Amino acid sequence: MKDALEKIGQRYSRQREEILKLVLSTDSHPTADWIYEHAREIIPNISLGTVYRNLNLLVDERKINRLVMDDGVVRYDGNLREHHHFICTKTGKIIDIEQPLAENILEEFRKKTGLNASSYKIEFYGSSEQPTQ
Amino acid sequence: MKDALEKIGQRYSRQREEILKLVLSTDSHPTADWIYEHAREIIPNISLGTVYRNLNLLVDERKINRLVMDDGVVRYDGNLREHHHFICTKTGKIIDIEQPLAENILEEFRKKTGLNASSYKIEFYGSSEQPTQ
DNA sequence: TTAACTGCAAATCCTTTGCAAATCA
DNA sequence: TGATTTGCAAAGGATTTGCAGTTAA
Repeated sequence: MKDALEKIGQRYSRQREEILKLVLSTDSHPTADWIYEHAREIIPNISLGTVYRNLNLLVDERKINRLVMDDGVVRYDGNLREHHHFICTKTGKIIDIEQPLAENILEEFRKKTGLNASSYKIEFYGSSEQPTQ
Repeated sequence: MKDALEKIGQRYSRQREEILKLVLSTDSHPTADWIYEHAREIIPNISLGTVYRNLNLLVDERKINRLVMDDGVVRYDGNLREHHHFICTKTGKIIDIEQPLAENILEEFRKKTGLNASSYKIEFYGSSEQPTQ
């Protein structure tokens, strides 16, 4: 498994490997605290500081993404493919949307505003629950 | 001016009026601290707690909007018209974009994903500075 | 061997809260 | 007058940091 990890940081650490594995293992967009609690099941004396330091490093080296939600909660996302998010307004659940949408929006933006946007982000909100029938 | 304010909260307060005026007076998407510093120029003994309490009230009563930026900084926006944001990746400056863009994106979203989104948010990123000529 | 990394605890930053005093209605 | 709002200071929650010990290379 050490070999499957491309080089991250200056050298290998078990803590870093475990933290990355955890973020990659789920599509639940976990918080630092969730990652800490789960990492502790495998490395019981891992510290929260180490979790934060490694999450920052993994974000800096673009192995994972940091999301800041509208409620201020910070979450981490192991899905590096380009995608949008659907945020359920009832449960807070975040669903990855990998379908391409509004494909020429950057061009439309530049044309209409004259500003030079190079990237964009779209979030959708609504209820993911089916109405009772 | 007391009359120009629709009813906000249970009763009038000078602190609340000043805080709302400040947020409405600028398109700079100020932080709580900026609002505090500027409110102090008019009401020198206003407290930061009062600023936070009133900003929360104004957001709850939909007189202003709260923005949470990707760097975690919380900002306030007095522009209640529907608009997008362009965030300059060099200066951090946030520019309101009032042009309609991707107008049928919700329909496209529902059609492609089957999920029932009722709203969405788009942010654009890039440099707002002109290349030197 | 030694620089990177860790655990721990303290520090920091931003925001909220409890309380007694002030104030709007 | 009485309930809302305030100023102040303390508390809270999330994240960062300093440091001495540990570990990968």
